[in-house]
Amino acid sequence: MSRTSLKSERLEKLAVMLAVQSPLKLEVAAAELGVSEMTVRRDVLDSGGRFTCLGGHVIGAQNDIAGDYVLEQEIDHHAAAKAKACARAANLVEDDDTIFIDCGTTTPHLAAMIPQDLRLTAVCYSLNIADILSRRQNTRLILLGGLFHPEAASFSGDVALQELQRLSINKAFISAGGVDEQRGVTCSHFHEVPVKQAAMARSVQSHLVVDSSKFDKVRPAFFAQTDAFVSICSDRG
Amino acid sequence: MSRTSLKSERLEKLAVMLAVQSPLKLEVAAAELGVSEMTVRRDVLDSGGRFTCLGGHVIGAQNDIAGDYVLEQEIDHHAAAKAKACARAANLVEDDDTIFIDCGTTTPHLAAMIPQDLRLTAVCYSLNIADILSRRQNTRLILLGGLFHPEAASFSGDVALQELQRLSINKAFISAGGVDEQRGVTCSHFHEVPVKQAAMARSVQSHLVVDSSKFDKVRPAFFAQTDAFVSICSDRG
DNA sequence: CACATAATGTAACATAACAAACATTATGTT
DNA sequence: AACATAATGTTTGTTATGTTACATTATGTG
Repeated sequence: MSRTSLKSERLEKLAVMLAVQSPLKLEVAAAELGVSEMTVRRDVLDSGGRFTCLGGHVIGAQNDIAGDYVLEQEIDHHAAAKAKACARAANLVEDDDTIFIDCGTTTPHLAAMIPQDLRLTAVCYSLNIADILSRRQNTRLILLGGLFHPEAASFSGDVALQELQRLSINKAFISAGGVDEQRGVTCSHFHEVPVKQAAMARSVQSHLVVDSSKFDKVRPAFFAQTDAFVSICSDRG
Repeated sequence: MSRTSLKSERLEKLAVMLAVQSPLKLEVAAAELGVSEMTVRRDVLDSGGRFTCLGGHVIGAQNDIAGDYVLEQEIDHHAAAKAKACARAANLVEDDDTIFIDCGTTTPHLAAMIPQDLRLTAVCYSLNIADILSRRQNTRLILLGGLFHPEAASFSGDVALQELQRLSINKAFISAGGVDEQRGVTCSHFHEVPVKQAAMARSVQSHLVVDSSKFDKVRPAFFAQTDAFVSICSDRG
């Protein structure tokens, strides 16, 4: 149907406009798209959660709107543990630190929790972390680029590793999918291994940031022994 | 003052709560923080743009590349022209192309307009473009990393240039702040110059993507002559 | 201890957002 | 061409947001 394509075309345009300016006035969006405000509202309603209308503005989807209730609670439950672990990690960050933040679903909490007034240099290699850090006022952000891996929203490449060699890091905050006393610390994506190892090698201190559900789990990609970390930041002591 | 520290303490809590759930109901935030809604509003107002109140909710700061109002209107006004220019540019993209997309406020339109079914390799060096491209199914994304520049949401660094040397690009889509017959093609940020030039050098074709408001304008950073481009994609022919 | 000042709470009002119902226009089909 | 259906526009009224002003409480100071 050509109508449907018109609608999705408008949603694309909306995405573009929001990338430039968000929140975006409903009135402005309507004028820009050449339709009425009501139509924009209906488009947003039919966007499957990509966008939201709030206070006469359109904003990009946020982290609450995830579909059904069961999963939502599950997510929230893990999120609480992750947030707790990250709160401890965030306490370790000091003024004028150079920090490395790993990718994954845990570390975004950390990136968001670091006090805004701290003056930092922050190194990362994933899109969502970079997004959070880029909004900080007093932070110099360095993103290790390369080939994008959608599974973890992270990048990989040997130039990124080269760049790491030239950086000196105070504290590296590393996440993991599995932590086991004998089998060591593991994750799910092999391309992350060289980056994690290089970051740890370049860092004075390495801190493991994991919620307790990861304990006694083993993932395919091994990258460090547990004693390589100065501390383990978790929801439990 | 202990009062001020209480306020910033609440702002930190807000940040944590928003990391878990956003948008967050003003009513919920007030209850959670043990203060009135009015106080939460005032906190948000005094957060220096970290947070925003919208429709009775608190949301985290969003992208607003164009800080002040004057510029904001400028962007909105030109958005249609930019979209038109980008529509023409998007037509040039073919299956299995390797494309380079420049940073700025114009090129996000292009990134969003490229048909989703095209199989591509896309190279970019700015956060907002990467964000848009990362959502494509059939596209291999390469982000040139480095030091982040908030003004243009772009990255710079010599490793990024090294990475570019190893890539062969079909079509480079370059944007500019000024296009002048005699003075050539110019932009506002000097750190973008080496990247633009390297991308053009590595590309079979270079296309200039600008709306007509840029014609006969001159910006401080020169990076190419007009004849370096195969075509100029603009809202006017 | 009283005073000044800052922070927070409360109430009320103007305004604009949201949703429903209906009117209108476009699209597709026989 | 006429019909059915989908998409969009317009209007309206209820609602609740956001603001203003003022009251109240806390904090710091001489």
